[in-house]
Amino acid sequence: MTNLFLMTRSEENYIKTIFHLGGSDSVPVATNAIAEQMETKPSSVTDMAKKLADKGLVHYKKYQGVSLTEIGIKTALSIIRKHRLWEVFLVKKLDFTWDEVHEVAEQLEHIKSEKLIDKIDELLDFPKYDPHGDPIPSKDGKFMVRDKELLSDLEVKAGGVCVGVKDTSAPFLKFLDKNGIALGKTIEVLEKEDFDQSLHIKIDQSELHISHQIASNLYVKKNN
Amino acid sequence: MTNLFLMTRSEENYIKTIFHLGGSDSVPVATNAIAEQMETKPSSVTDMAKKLADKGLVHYKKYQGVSLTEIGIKTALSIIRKHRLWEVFLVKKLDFTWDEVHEVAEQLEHIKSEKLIDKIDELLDFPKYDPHGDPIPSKDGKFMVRDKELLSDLEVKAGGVCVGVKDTSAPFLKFLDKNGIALGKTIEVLEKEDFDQSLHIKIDQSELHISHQIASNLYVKKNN
DNA sequence: ACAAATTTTTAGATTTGCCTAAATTTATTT
DNA sequence: AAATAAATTTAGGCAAATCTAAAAATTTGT
Repeated sequence: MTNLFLMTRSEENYIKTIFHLGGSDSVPVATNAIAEQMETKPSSVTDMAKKLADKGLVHYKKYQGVSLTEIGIKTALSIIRKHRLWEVFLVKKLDFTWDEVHEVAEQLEHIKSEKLIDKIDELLDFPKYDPHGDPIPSKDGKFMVRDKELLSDLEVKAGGVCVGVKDTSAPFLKFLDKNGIALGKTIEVLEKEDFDQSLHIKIDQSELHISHQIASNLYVKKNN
Repeated sequence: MTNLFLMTRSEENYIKTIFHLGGSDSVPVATNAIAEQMETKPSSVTDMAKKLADKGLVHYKKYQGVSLTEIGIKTALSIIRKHRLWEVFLVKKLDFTWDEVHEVAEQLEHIKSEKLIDKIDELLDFPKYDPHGDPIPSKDGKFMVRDKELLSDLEVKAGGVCVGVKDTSAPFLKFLDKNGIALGKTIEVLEKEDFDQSLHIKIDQSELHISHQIASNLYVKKNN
């Protein structure tokens, strides 16, 4: 019966991290993994795990890792919904670039006002995906997982539309910008280099050579 | 040389409160006054006063009250700027009513991103006043104090335009809404009741009887 | 001016969220 | 199946922001 409105920022960040590490599938997430992801110490994670368990947000048994309860999952989705809607807002309404949005959205996602986020949703015309191609959960926590695959997994001659990125770090996103790679662009694999798995691709009109590292962080939706 | 970006939410709230209580004019504000305004205890205020003094944001001498330094004033204005711009955003872009904005703006004012607030400012077309008629400081901390007076101070037959409210509480604002009183409306004093200082006023086309309590919380700009 | 009232500060706790270092449990090797 | 390694928890502490209760300074009233 935990009121989601009284969660601290720190609690919300833990819930979000556990969700992202897969703790929603009742597959528990390791203390160490959470600590690493959050750049904190395992002992701090243990402390928080106990607190969140008391509040009914996670399942926690000593030495067995942490997974989200149903309420925990709902909470996580609500935070992620806010994060991604704010990202869309920043890009669409305030002309932020997609490498600038994350840091600010990390703050905005903790603003407590149901009306606020619903109105932002409406202002943006109920977007389904954020600027990195990740799906935005609806108010009731549902979202579509779009079928997509890594560009690095396509065969030669295959192609599709760029629909998302795996790495969302600023350097990577800036690289993409600089090379004209963006969501919605059409990509075709012209050639794969066996030696280092680098790719020769066609993007819109121009051609480009990209490393495996790049290709394995780009999602495409294959055409038929 | 305090970096404004590393202020805690609590520190920002103290600075803002001291500003509103008049501590910018080197007239010190009493510990108790701050405590009452912030619904906290005087001893907590003392603690914070010391901390803010260490950071160079306030002048503080034991038993002598607190006033803002120049840096403190700049900080206060920057927070107030954010608060008021967010209020305009909520009303103009998200259809919040003027009694709903304060609580959410209290949260949004603490978001740390210079680019964000500048873009919001731009999106709103650089507004000069917030939804309650209070001036919005510019980026460099300047703002116009509009000349205005309390409706309760006007003589009979005098009139003007409603430009602001003193009390910004939700009940008061809802009362105004219900009675068709809003910023920009033309008001004329038809009659003053000596007994209880209540007023008979004309607002746009209709007539209305309001108590002194109401009139003394409404600002008007007298017409020449 | 001096006693009483008020205001303000100090001292000592509490809570949250984090830390380090040591102990414990679980997992991996050989 | 020990022994070793790795992961996790416990214990004890720290800083921020608050509180209560008691002490100290200031202000007020007569």
